[in-house]
Amino acid sequence: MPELPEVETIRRSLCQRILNLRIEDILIRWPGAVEGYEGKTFADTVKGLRIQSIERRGKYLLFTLEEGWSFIAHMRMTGRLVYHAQGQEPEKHTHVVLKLSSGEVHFTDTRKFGRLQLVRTEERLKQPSLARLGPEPLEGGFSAEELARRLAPRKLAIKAALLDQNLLAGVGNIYADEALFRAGIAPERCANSLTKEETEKLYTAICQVLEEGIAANGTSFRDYQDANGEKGDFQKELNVYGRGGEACKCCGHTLERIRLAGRSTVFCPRCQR
DNA sequence: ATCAGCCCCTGCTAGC
DNA sequence: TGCTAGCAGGGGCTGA
Repeated sequence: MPELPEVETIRRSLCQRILNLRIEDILIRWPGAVEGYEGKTFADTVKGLRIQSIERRGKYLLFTLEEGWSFIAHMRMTGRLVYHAQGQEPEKHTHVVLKLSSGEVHFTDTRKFGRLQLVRTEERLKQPSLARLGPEPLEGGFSAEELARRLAPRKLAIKAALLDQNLLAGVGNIYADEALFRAGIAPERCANSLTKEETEKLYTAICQVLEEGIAANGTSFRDYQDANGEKGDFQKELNVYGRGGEACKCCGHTLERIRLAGRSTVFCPRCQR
């Protein structure tokens, strides 16, 4: 389940491999994986174009191609973009193969939620999903004050608020649980009930877990791997995610697992208030 | 405007 | 052993 740190790790590993390479051919093995244009038009359009840059916005990857074209890629839960040497046999769930002037990139997604969208570069930020996105937590526009301002009108649970990509871009289930644990805030707390001090703690915790996640090349809980097929290391640092029923690393109390906003949520009822 | 709940998918696991 | 039901989850959509 790639969140901001995993998508950033994929971006960096892809940049090392495929920047400035030319797309010589594209093989669409499952048409549902591509959006924007019908399969043949999609393929004909991108054939021959160089990949000029790869940027990230929230959990989206933005590939800038030549001649004003772009890919918008989202991994959703089980999506992977992996670089291989030329002629690598696609896996069962490899839906798109980008054959490049050197090597190839396989877009593989077991649960078929991920998408590769072809858009005009000048249109890409106007796509509803991207246009609505909240601020990047690790960039200048975000601060404890901005977080407080955005939480103020919201009555939903703070955990649900953190998962809302329009409030804040890039945080998913793993890093939301971890940030709330570090901030000592119970996930069911109403978003607008946080004190100034708690909001500051939460802001710091969000930045910390994301930065540490990036430094560890992401969290490999089940499917995640980067463009080189490497797994991340942040799962070793997890305090709560996936640890329901186990002992809190801080106080020893049994970690509680509940369902919140349709997501499994783990927290320490003693450390988080 | 806000928010809960459903839906998309497949693989894994628990239970019979 | 072999089956099925339930669960996992990001984000778009719907309806309240």
